[in-house]
Amino acid sequence: MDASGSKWDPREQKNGNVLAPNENFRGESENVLSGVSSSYIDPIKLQEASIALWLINSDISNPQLDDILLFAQTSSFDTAYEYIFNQLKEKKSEKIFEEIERPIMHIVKEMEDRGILIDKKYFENLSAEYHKELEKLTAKIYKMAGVEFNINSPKQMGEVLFGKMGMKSSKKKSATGSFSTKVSILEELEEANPIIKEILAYRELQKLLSTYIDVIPKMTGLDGKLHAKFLQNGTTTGRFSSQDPNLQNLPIKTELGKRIRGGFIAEKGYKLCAFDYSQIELRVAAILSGDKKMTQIFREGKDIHSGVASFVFDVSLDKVDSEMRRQAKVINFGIIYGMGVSALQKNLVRPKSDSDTRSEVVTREEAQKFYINYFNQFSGVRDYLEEVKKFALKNSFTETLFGRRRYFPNINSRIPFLKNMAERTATNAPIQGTATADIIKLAIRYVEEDLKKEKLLEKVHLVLQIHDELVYEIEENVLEKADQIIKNAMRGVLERSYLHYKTDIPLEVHSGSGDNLGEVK
DNA sequence: CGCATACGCGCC
DNA sequence: AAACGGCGCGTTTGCG
Repeated sequence: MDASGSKWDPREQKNGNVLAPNENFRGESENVLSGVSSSYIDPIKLQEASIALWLINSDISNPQLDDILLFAQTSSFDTAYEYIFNQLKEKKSEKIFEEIERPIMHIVKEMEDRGILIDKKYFENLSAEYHKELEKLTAKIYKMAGVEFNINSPKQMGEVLFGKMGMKSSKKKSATGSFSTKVSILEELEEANPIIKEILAYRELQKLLSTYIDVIPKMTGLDGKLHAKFLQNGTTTGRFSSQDPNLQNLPIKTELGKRIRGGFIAEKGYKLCAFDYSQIELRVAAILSGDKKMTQIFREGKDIHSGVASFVFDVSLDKVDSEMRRQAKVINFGIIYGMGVSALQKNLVRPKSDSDTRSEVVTREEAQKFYINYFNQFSGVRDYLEEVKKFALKNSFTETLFGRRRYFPNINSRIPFLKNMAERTATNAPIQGTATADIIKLAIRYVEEDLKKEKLLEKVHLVLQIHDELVYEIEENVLEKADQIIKNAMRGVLERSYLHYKTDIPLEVHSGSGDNLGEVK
């Protein structure tokens, strides 16, 4: 057994003082609010009130005591508690609380308390290696630019590239009078000047070092483990958020970034095991919309992007090439995000030629045609999105499959930008919320229930939650058994839930394990 | 000096 | 000018 029972809890809040469920804490010792009675507040009840308030108004993420009292217009926590739970009932959100949020509160706490083991030596070595490379790149960039400047300053970078070196940007200056130097802009200039390649390499290393490699090892507790916070009420859609540090954005796309994951290791005798829902948002879009073709693709176990491409481009599945699949993928994601034609056009790129790695954008007409064709093929999706928008315009909120609400006060605004934004977020909320809030949170609940039945709670521990993915630390000798239990629980969420929801679209789950996070996928 | 903002970028 | 949803966090910059 470890000594974590008595370990110091380094967690703290940004806004206000969190009343972490801490045995030693007594509410009377400090209180920032004047005139507030100083009696003891049960940390669990406080957390319940925080979650309940957020369910009532998800724009108030992770509310603290002062937010709770302000909302209830009282100085008494007990009064506020009662008021908030009455409101919860009035807003028809008590089911979400009782069935989804309340049952996982203790699991989230255990996940934070357990933390995840860090290989500090690994991070040290990685740091040395990347800093060395960063130094080389710095010297190279200074030499090629003919001037020393702060490469970390976008402003100075813009002046050097587009001023001194006379490069031409496809974009005009921003409102603040500076050129954008983001990656997508720099990539257009990659062959115009060899310095761009070095700058891009510099950017990547600088990001990895300053956000992860040089920071994470310093954040470990006395137990040598990292205790990031996972806020189950941290987002407007119902998702978790993670902070101090954010463990939901660990690099995975590039090789240099992915290596960071090697520093997150399993305890002795354990493996780290990742379980992720495959394409869960698109499956949910198919479920919610009931679209015939999209349902068919999933029911037949086909790749969704290829399947969509075969309908949109009107070719058989085996005639779908990688380019068609790529374009279908763009629009599939666009659907989830409420994308319009112009956004689609911006994202629909294709290679200029086989020998040329650059890409060019499609014309607006092409994007428009593609857009219309997509919605003609998947008319169920089109009609569903239209229905959600109509509902939001009428009621000023939307609901997930399980009834989780999000409100849109700007949905009837006369300011086009605000109205359009509200419409996009309104169509996205039920999909994102059902998939990566309701379903994954129910999965957390049911996995634990099943592990308990099998007396495995001491051998299997949730350590990370990354939206459509759960990472458990599992004792090696029960790996196979736990793997099956967890997968089955995750797959069966919809039927098992209080909705007893039946669908012929399977919720696929993939898993992988290893001695560190780099090995689990 | 601390703080807010702009910009940029990591993930799902 | 404006760009598709949801996050957290780094550095720079300008301000009080």
